[in-house]
Amino acid sequence: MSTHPEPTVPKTPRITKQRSALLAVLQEGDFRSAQDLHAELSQDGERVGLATVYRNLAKLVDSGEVDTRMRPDGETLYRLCNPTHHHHLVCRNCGRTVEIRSNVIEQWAQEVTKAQGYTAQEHQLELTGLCPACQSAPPQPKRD
Amino acid sequence: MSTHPEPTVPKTPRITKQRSALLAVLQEGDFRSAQDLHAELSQDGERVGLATVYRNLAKLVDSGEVDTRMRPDGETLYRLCNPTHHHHLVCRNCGRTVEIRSNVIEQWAQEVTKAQGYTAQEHQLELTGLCPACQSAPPQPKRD
DNA sequence: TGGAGAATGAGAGTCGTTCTCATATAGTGG
DNA sequence: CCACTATATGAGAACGACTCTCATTCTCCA
Repeated sequence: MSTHPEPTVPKTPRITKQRSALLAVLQEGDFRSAQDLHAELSQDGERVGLATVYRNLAKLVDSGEVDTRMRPDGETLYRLCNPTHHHHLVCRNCGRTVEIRSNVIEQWAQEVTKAQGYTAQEHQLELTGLCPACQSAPPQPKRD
Repeated sequence: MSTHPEPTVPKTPRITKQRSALLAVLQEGDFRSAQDLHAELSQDGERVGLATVYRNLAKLVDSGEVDTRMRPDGETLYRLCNPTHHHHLVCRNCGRTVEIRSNVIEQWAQEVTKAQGYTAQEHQLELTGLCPACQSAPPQPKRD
């Protein structure tokens, strides 16, 4: 919308109660939606507007402190950036998640990208399947 | 919502002009949003409601005839199921896309999944980077 | 302590997607 | 070939996630 050379990050970022509260909730570690985070803040007695949650999350994502992932229904999930890059193996029935780390992928991604002349490579990979527990259970018609 | 034993797929699926038109447009092969598909249909002189496009896409996805992918902004893209599984390397500046095929990934995914006891493995991988043309150009546009 | 400008909150607005329901239509039995 | 019934459709309302606006509050620094 704006054609201004307006910097996304202001000159002097400020520490506010709201941002601290949001970061505190984020510390818990799971991937959660902005709406969920907002709900948790309210539950904790913190009065933080939804817009503020979104704004701060956007800034945190922008500065690389927070990671995002997307649910099949389009809702965005946020989580504090894990120090070590990894991927997820998610059970499509119950949602149970296993973290996957492999430099096989990292190297492969780097090579392939380079081979095409692309730089600044990033990638997002998600594995889905049925976890051991759900293989015997009936395939529930679920959301996600 | 309904507590009826109502099947998602009705007893007798019917072939309608609208569905045929949608399938025809889908034949073109690219990943496109429902809105785009609807626009193309209108442009072709086909009078198909937006809701109908969504409904038919949902059915096609359900029956496995159509594949989906998601843009960072949450919009869903649809495409006829490709016979050959592959991934994409997308320029995050101009959107230029290269198809990537590699059994390195396929095998790795299979192994990792199996090692965790998961079955029915699927995965989604997207590589992003800056294409050769955009590496010298200013990182202008956003919004994907 | 005072001031400048960043941050916030409440609510309106945007946009993709789904739902509702009256109407049109495909496919079947007569 | 026609009537009938369940399915499909269209238009618009509704919905949910997310963003924007703008008046007000608050942080930080001198």
